[in-house]
Amino acid sequence: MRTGNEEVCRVLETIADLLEVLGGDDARKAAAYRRAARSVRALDEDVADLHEAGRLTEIPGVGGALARKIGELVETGRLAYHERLAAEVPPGVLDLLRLPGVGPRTAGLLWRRLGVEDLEALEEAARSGSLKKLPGFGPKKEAAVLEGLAALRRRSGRILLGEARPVALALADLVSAVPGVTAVSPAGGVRRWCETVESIEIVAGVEEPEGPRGPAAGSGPGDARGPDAAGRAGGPDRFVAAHVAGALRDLPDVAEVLEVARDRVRANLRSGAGVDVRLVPARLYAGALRHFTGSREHNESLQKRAASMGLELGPEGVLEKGGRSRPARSEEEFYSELGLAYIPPELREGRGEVEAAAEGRLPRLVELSDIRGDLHVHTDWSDGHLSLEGLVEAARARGYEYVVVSDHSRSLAVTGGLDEERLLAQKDAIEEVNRRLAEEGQAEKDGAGPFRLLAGVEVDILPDGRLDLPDGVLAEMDVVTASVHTALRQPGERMTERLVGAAENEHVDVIGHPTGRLIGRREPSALDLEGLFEVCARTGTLLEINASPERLDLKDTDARLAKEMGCRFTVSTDAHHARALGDMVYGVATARRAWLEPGDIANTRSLADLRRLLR
DNA sequence: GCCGTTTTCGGCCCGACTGTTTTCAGTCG
Repeated sequence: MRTGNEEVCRVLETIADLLEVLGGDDARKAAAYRRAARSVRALDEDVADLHEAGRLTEIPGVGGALARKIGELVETGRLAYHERLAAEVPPGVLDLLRLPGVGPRTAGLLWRRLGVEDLEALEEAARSGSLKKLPGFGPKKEAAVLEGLAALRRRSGRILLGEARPVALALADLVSAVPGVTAVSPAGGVRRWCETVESIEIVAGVEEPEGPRGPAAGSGPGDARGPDAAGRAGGPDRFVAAHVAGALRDLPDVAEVLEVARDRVRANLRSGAGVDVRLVPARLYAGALRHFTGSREHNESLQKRAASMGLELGPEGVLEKGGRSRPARSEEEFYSELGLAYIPPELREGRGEVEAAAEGRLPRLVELSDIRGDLHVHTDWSDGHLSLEGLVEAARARGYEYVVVSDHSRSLAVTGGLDEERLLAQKDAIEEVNRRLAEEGQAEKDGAGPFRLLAGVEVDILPDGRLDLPDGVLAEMDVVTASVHTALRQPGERMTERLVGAAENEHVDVIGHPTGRLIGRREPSALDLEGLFEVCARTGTLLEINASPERLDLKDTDARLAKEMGCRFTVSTDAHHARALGDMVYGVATARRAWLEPGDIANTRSLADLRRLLR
């Protein structure tokens, strides 16, 4: 299997970390590795294809030496230089970097001066007081380390949806190729689009065995019966396998598929997450998929509902009456038998959806196809990798009618943020692109409506609450998103004032990634969210649901509360390269989990309607 | 380690915050 772009990025970044942990070397060398990793991540082409074509050095930040190393990685799946460096540092030292406030230099210091080789040793050092004696350390850092360790423990074992979902889909693909498999789907948290999941679950339906041979029953935990016992105990009504690996091994052609699946999981998941593949007789597929999709709370609600109707929910997820099972042919049929409207997976959390389905007041959830444009995208005018023209091409390929160019403002110097002058120059450039698009459109007389770039900006909300650009300039822009990027740890009162102040500014249309969280890595800012929602509902300022799977900010439950308080939303990707425009699915899923309908979301509107709303 | 040229080496997207210092190093965005 060829080494993918993401794997190359990870190795380059690890090398950068190792170089800095080891110290001594020029820090700029590490920076060069990081820069190359960023470039590779922004690529739309396969790095392996570029290598074959001898075009690796066309990647910004990749010269001769890095091209050779990437080539070695792509061809052999390993990199000797990486392995040499890794051998010099205990593997647990890199884990220290997962703590906020601990960078590679600190990790190196902890290791060399205190002999700290992993997170446990660091905790020991903090508790024993030896940490404080290190130069540059004091009581506050000691407390921060302990808090960081506690936070890490709280979320250990969970994987980001953005990481889990692609792997789940690839696994489902593999399983679907197994002879006899009639249907496959991810289940569990992945199917509900939970922001993080504990494990990846796949449910597959298999043609039922003829006679005593064929797919054997499973023997994993949860189903200790052997094949014969299963046959006698319940025959076709029982799971082929409640725990999957066992049954998979027994099916013809499956061992090989499983091996590939394991490889794929190993290559793509940073943490050792559990993967469950569940094979069930084809006729029980719908019931099993339903059973393994809903949260415990959702399934308990269904159980109660069934009981109130004199029905029982059997262990296979089918309804039973008087011991007679009635397997549903589809999930729709299952819910219908309970007198319920079909409940989409994203709502199956036990948050009132069963009651709503019974009363016919489930929302008409927003869908990806409702989205007509992306309102938050970066270009190479600041820290994005897309040119204006490249953005147009990528957005049209997704069927969008418009996209808002919203680069950073000047105070975010690291991103090359735009000052007043450059922002207005960019606006001219955007108008030029639009003029050309209009001419082309007329020349081609194509049926598709005209595509438009809109001129926007992601203006920074400064630590003192002021905006990073004067009102006069903001008034010139089509869409103004205001976001916090610095001093995210101010006290809640101060943070709330900053955001409320921005929401009250008449030129601000959207509050970008309102809480500033990075899932699993950075806690949301201390913030009076309800206070902010009140102001947004009153002023009509839109709240962003940032679709990046690392943010999903606002998150589902917060967005649902905001909707109840009368707020409207945008769902946007914050993309910095073309591929990230595809993150829209995660934003839409989060909006669905928040019970949002198309009317709640500004970028489901036509351009004319959007302009009316913003005015 | 890259890049651009000054064609063979010197500069490399910047600035603020934090906790620790009393002049700064590291982290972060």
